[in-house]
Amino acid sequence: MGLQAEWSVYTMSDMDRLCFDTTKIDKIQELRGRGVTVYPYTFERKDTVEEIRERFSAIGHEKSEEAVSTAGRIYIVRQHGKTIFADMGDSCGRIQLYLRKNDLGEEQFELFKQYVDAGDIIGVVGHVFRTKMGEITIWVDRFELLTKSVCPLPEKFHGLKNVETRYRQRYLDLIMNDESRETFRTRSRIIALLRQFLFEREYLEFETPTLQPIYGGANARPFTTYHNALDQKLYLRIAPELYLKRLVVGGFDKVFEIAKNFRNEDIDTNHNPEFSMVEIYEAYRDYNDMMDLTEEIFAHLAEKVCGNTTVLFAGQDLDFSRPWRRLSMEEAVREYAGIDFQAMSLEELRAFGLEHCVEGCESATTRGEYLVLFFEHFGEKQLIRPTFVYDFPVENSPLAKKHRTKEGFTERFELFIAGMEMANGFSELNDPLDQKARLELQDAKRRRGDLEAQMIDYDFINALGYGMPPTGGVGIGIDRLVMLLTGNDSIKEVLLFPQMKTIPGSNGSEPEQDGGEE
RNA sequence: GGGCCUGUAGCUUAGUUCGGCAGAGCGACGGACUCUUAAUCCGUAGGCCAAGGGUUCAAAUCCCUUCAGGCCCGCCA
Repeated sequence: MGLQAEWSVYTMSDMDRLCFDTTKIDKIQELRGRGVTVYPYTFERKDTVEEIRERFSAIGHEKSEEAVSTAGRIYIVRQHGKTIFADMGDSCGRIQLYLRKNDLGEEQFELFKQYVDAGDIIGVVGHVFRTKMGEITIWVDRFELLTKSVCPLPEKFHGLKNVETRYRQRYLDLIMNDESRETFRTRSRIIALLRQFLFEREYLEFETPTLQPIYGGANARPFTTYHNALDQKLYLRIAPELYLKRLVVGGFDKVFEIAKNFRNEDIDTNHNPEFSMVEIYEAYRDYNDMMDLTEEIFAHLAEKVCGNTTVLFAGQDLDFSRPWRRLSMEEAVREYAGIDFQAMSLEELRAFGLEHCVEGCESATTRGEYLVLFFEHFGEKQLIRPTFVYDFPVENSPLAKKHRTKEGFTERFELFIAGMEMANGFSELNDPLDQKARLELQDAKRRRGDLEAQMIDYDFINALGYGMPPTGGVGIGIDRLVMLLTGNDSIKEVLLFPQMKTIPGSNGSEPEQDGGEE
């Protein structure tokens, strides 16, 4: 047993790792023999498929006066002797090509017939017309092979369905599946709209460190790495929070960052080890203001992206129109667990939790811990339409400011939609002494083996020591937001390259253990 | 970590219940065809059924182990 035996099973030759089709490689040799440049450098594309479709939407059966020049990938070729029809597509759509031996001449026509296959990328110059069957078509005057594909394309009708292949070879998914391409186009648009929304309101966008000597801003296990020259351990950030607050201390009073965060935890339908989040901080605001801002952002994006404030997700209509339901965590527990939390003693809470098999109750010791456990057990999954839950116990909110009136609570909220946590925000804790005490508690938990507890960042505490104005902050999970707005119920469907286990032998040799040495 | 499900040709899949020579469509290759569009028609090649082991006269099919993936739960922002 052992590694040796396991790896030897997976030894692969090049052709096992590659999907190259030998007949296509032969074609390349033959093309070169005929003096054809198989991988040329440019093509003067003057029109996209979309532009052509728009411009010639009213075209008749006569060829257009105006010539077009466009390029794209061949998806299907239909040969008819001295005529060929082909479907060509670019990033926005497909269009039919019509090639005739009479027009192209013997040599060009035979070149296409013999050597241009589905998957290849070509450029065409021609005129537009409508076929007898009513299809807008480019009548090709000349074409140019721009890239020869050597891997076979999946089937033209069913396309690529295999989920694992779609994730592992996303490029192929994007080539074959319009819905997938549409999802990622929308993702790009959502992020652009989000930036625009914040820029218009004069927030400044910054980039803070991804490699951090001390991780913080969330409770999660980090990825650990090492800097050789500095000879020290570094962590991939689990959140940008502590750095963004330093910027608020420094005087930037409206800031945001669209951050990739990294958390070394399990992968499932709505968790990926690296994920995107927008964090926003604004001085002189509190958590009520941040709930308002969150609502505005979601409603704005839903309307821009989906055309209205109702979106269909996992078979349910989600209404994003404002105002959203807001209930305190105690109210949520009253509603979903059916108990009056305030009226119950610690013993009664414990008994209730054990009776209902609420996870974590065995080790819970404070009222706040029970409250959170009950909320998560009874409430969280029930919150389908957008709902803010606010006022969290101080125990599990080490960076949130103590509640202005409720003893033992913080001014913190989370947003739930479709049972998913979508956003998390607070009136930021800006009392340096309180912050120090809270992080010391976290550190003690961490030393006792709580792998998700936070580290003490003394420089951050010092920053607060110089004075951070009253500040509201919120973080919004971008991937989950994209899930909602594109109707995908798995995070992998909205991540271009979701984390997958490497298939042994598929990646060539691995670097040395301590790679990176010059 | 626990449960359920899936893996058959380049792609989409039938066959697994109840063991009996692994089937199809598309694609590829060769041929016919000047308005087709999942083109059509004729012909050819291609898979040892995720990997390994076991039961059996006989295994894609039953059993075990492993690998990868999906869904759910646990854990976790």
